[in-house]
Amino acid sequence: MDGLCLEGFNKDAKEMSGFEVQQSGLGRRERREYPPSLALMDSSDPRAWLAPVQPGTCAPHADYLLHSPGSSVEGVSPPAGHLSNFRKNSKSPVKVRELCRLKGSLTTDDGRQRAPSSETTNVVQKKRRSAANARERRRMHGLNHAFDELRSVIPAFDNEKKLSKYDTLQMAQIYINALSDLLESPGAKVDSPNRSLSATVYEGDNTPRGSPTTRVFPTQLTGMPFPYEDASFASFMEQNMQSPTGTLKSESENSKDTPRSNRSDGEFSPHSHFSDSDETHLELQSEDELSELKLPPCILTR
DNA sequence: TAGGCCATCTGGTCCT
DNA sequence: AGGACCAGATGGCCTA
Repeated sequence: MDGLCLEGFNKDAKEMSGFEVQQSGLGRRERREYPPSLALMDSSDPRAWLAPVQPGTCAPHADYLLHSPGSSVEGVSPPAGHLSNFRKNSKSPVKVRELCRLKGSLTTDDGRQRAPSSETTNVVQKKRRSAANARERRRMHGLNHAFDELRSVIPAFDNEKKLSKYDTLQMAQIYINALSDLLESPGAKVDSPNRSLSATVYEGDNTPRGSPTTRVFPTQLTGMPFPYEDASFASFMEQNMQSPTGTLKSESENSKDTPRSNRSDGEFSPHSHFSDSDETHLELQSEDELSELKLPPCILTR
């Protein structure tokens, strides 16, 4: 019995770490695998762009998932130092053995059905709940891991402070827009479809003047190339990130702008019944508003 | 101390 | 039936 359950458990852990299936909604219903070189070109469905996580990409995380509370093998703690948000005071860690007992609780040792009493029904319900909690915990850990990976590929500031989830999504959106504009801009060329980006830029401002130079600058923190002067993307983001949390833009700076919600989830915003993307669209709909944002030309052309 | 952010629990819904 | 996904509730931690 334990063997069976552990097998299921290990399968879950592998799925979460991306070793066998893609960690996405697509992976659940339709499992496709692409060679890494084709991962971004195989389908018009963006979900299909998700390449399988390379084995070893984040061993500590896979390790963490294997040892996370609720899915942990008895007596094993998560790796020290990884995932700082790991709760040391996790309320109700569910042991693998408990999950196994849960599955087997309505069958006798020889596999026959056992008539459930009200007491065993309660116990079973509790254990089902515990199992569901453990699954939910693992799911959220997977989601957080995805956020960590996203944080690692977008340019960050020098702040030691980790970007919030909301800020991470906003940064990613801006960064993607900037990169796609670079790709569309005249003279832009792509060295490799997946990894590095190179574009023709001009000295000083963005006005064509003299001979164009092709340069790729590593960003300060992430190693992700960005074809602007070293810190200019970070400063551009810093200037233009409309972070209502103030983590990327100070409160005083925010106060100069139109009043916004001080909540990162957008609640109480004038357009709170719209999705974030709808709100963004509404906020940026006029050219006047766009020009007020001091965006570089590549963004303003959108 | 209030507010922001987060992890976790929980019940509901949908899908396989 | 079981699992994934979602959103609301709750409580802890951290910072201004």
